[in-house]
Amino acid sequence: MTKTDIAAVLTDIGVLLELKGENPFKIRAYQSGARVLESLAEEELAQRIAAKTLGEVKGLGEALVQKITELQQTGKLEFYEKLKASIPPGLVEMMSIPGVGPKKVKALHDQLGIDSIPALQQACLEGKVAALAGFGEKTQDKILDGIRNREAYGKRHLWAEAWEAAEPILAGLRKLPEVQQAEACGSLRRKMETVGDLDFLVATNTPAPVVEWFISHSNVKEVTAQGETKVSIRTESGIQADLRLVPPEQFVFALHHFTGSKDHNVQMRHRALQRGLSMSEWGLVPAEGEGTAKEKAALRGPQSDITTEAQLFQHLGLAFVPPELREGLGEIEASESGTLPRLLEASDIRGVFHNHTTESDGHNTLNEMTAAAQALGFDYLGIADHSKSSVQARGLDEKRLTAQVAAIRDLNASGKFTTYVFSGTECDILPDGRLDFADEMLAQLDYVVASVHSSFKQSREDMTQRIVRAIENPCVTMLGHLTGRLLLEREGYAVDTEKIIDAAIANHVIIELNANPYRFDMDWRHWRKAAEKGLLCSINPDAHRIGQLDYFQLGVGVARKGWLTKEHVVNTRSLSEMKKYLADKHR
DNA sequence: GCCGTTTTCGGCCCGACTGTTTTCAGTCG
Repeated sequence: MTKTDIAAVLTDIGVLLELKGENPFKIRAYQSGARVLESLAEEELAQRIAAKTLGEVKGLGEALVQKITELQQTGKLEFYEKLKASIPPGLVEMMSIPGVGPKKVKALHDQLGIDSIPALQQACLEGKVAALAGFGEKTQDKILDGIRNREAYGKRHLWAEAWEAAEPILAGLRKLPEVQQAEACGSLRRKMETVGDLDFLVATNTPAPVVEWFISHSNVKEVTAQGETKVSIRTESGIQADLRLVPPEQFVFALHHFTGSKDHNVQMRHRALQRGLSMSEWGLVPAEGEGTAKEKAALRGPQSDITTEAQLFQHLGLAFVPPELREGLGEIEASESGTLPRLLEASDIRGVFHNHTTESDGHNTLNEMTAAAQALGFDYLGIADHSKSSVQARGLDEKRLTAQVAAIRDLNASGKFTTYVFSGTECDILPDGRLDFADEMLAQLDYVVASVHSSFKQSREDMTQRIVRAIENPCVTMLGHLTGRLLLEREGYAVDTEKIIDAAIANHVIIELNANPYRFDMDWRHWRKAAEKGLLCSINPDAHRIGQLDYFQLGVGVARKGWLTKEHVVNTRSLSEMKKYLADKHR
């Protein structure tokens, strides 16, 4: 079993223990064990198990080490199998209903014998649920509503879609005279590839009119919670949005708190406690003594010495951690030791490869794409239309591609644009790993993006071998969308990412970070280690129309999440450096 | 179940809101 599989089992055990009504701290131990495991390298896990040093990892004690070892060596865990068998599978599913947690599920199961969502719906309709102690009419109605809208409410949203919904709300909040500062927090600010709900934060001394504006916003379908410091709504499109209102002097603490992630916050609070401080959205206050952090923050008055996130980190002996890195994956350690990377910026990008024109399935011509690239200030633009096997995308054959090479050469010679155009191809990797064009054809091009567009169902081994074979072809410059995933729509094909990364490094092949918001592929979670090993990244918009060239900005956000710096990304290089790189590579 | 310059027991991050209670448990983030 891989570490990801094992971590999934540990997480599942946590859920099942919750349903059993187990000690919450034991549950947390499984959850944090899963997280810790995910953060280990695959080889490190195997090495530590072999050397019996897994227990030295913080968060993994005797019991977890035993269970992880059993899973890694046998692929099974008796404890887990027994636990699973003792709990009806429908109970876990019931927890996906908003407002229904482990305690309510347990009560419903123990007292009414309910073990599935349909049974729960039936019991609600018969009024049996409202009659239970601790339940009532409102709870029953909320459960029914939650079941009816389960799909829409449980859905995550692409980052780009979430931003589209958030942007006008944020702009509206910032225009209100009562609002001193406003920010969108949460996974949106951390640039996660998908976003569950929107978290807005405002600094204000007069919350009432701000709340009024927020709940009367034209897109609001219903108000799901309303208090003095927090309001929740659901928009017409089904996105949930929370608004938090805090006094201006607490804005920075709340900003950090609601940006998260949860893991990052847990580590930060732990660090604060080591320094005798209690940290919350209300402030940073001495941990000892009576009263909550909120009360102490109020007693102490405005904490004017901390007004920015940088100062907040500094107060805990840390350098500022950019929001994209706050995932609890080692950013605090790096911040403490002064080894945080200087992250890539959108302004570092000098040009983009992997773009399509009307020759294949793009919507704009070569001229239009080049004009748009010039308008964006790019020094160069790479054209990479599909190859002949991608019939559905009107892929180019040798004749049309040769004509395109000539057209691009003429365009560059014409002096019509200051943006230089590189001619390339997005060449299909055939099922056996050969490329769609012969080497003689590929040698006519400035560069080659190799991508998989067919036979997605191959085994992990076959797919890995197929891609490695393509990488070993000296004509290949970079690998396109590594897994072929479409976020929230289609899982990527099975592939051994670490092997692909190693092969790419060994053969001096770049891996693209496809910046299409449905792809963001290769996933940000792989980039940090891959780049440390020497992998070069290219941020590619995969633009099929001029407006999509702008996707490179989304790609920069993802690259930042992957700890990438300017040096790790090939298309931060100048035109002359880029020409030299391609010439050297394909000499 | 994990952890320890509070070290082998007794803690474990913290707060808001809702609904059902009448002082709080459950859920959520």
